[in-house]
Amino acid sequence: MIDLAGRALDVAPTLLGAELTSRLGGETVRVRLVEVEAYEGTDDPASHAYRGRTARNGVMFGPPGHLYVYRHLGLHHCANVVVGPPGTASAVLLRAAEVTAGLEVAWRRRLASGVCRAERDLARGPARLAVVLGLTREHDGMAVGGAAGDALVTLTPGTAAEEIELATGPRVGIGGSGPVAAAWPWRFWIAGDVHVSAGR
DNA sequence: CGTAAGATTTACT
DNA sequence: GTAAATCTTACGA
Repeated sequence: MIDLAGRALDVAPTLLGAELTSRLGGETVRVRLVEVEAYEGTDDPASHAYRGRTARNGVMFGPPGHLYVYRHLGLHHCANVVVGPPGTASAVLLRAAEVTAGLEVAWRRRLASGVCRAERDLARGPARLAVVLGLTREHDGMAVGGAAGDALVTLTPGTAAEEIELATGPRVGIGGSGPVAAAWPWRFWIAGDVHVSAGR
């Protein structure tokens, strides 16, 4: 079981290589996470929670292990997993993944609301990943389960034998949040993996 | 109540 | 490479 109670900076790297399974809509899609970003809530100028609790980000102020899904530019959804002690409003943004099961479902969902050419682009980018998993704002606050149980969304560790080469760098798309926060290397990905997003 | 800006993606020049 | 799409949230008056 993955421990989500720690700080976002500590939890984020442990999510790389982990498998996220969605049974939303009665169809199963499983992905292997290859890229995430840490958001340290109220202490992080780039976080949605930086200016305190609001109607949109309320979920982040609750207990860890829940989804925070928000709409961006009216067109896209991005999904986070809430982590850390309750009240810290920490979360990990899921930025990219490799689809390992439910490929057919993933393709249908991507083609229904956009264009997708290569298989490696199926879940390459936070909004694309949300589409593949079937996540929308309706699922904001939904609980994330472990391997056991009947949760609609579950998170399980990757294979122990798997060797992951970790890479870190500045987060993407938060340039307007201030030069300091933009420079913090709070983005984590699996080095060399083709499913990692290009960034900016 | 009005306005500005956003943790992005896609299409076009 | 640059720009447009599109709407919700947040903040100022």
